[in-house]
Amino acid sequence: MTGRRPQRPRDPEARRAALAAAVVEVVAEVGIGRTTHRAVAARAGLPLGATTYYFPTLDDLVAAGLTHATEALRTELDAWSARLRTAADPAAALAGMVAEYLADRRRARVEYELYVAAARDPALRPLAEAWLRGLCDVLAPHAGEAARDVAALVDGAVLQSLAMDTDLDQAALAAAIRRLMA
Amino acid sequence: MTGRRPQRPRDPEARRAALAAAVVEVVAEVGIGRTTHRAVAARAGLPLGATTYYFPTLDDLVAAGLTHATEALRTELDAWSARLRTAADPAAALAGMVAEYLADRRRARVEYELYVAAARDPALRPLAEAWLRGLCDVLAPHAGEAARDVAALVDGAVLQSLAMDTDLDQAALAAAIRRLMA
DNA sequence: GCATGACTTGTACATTAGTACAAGATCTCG
DNA sequence: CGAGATCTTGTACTAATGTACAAGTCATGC
Repeated sequence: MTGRRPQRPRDPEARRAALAAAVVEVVAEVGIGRTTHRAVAARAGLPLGATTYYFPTLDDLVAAGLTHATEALRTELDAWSARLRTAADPAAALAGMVAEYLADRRRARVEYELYVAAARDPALRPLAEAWLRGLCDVLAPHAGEAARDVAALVDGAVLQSLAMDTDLDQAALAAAIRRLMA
Repeated sequence: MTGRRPQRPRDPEARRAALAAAVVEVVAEVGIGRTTHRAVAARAGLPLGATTYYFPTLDDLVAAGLTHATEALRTELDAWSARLRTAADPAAALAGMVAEYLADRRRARVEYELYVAAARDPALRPLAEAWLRGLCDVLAPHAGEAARDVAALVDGAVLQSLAMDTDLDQAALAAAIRRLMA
């Protein structure tokens, strides 16, 4: 019947990217620990062999996905930085952006998967550090010494909101940020 | 050769507890997603069949372990509560206890595994809520309205410390807590 | 004593997993 | 054009996994 699928045009970079993006989706759905070659391949619409061709091992594949997610966040952080520069009320602006970030819960979960995985696997630590350092850098101009505290507060608030599946209390978060920055 | 292992004395409750405790160990090591019947059984020093005899499915087994961990934390929270009542400087006392809690990183990881898993699986949400509510209840007498903010700060600080594998900056945390409680 | 049920232990089985690889197809470059 | 590298696709193989279950052992109530 339907024989072998005709070959698609070659595009190695696109495949790498598609696989990395698929990893993010799968991780958001089932977590890092249950992410498999096959689930990623299916999500990317690619044959199983593509995963191992581009990434020698499953850990490499997952790491590529997490790197992809962290890079996306990096550009989002730049946007935060720009918006904070012109904000009349930085605390409120930050709380608002956190709420926006949290609106896509699937995506947000991935970053916390990464945090927890980094606690166990040193290889993932640089990725987690990149995100945290990026956040602190964004906060530093407005929070000064308190940047790390604000970062912890934000991470904790997001994590709790994700875990309980409750909406973020934006006003309360803004107020708390303000107190830390004072 | 060595035939069948002689039967050990019966003690269903002890087995349930041993399995739950073993789950906590395994989760701390490999994460919830990579926790298996066999790893738990090996850790508990029990045959594979014991896991499915006492817990119909793997999810039940893992849930029992997480419940076990959460209950242990519950009693630790009571101790926190008592110590806070007589503390001259509640913020410093709290930061100290958080640092102590974080000293056993293996154990601490499990709670954050739970958080992240609860974000995906509603069945685990009550467990995560129990921990968060317990923490807030402990904080409420000293932090009042700010209890939730302090809880978020603490959770964020612990998570970041776990992820980066860095020591908790106890003094900075105490100062931040103080600012939130003011 | 002995039958019934609860518990223990080992093993079996189907499924899914990671990874390797063969066979084409397409590209590059002389 | 043609050889060799690169890429695509499907399949194969072994190990590990969740779960079921048979067989044996112990307790408990008649």
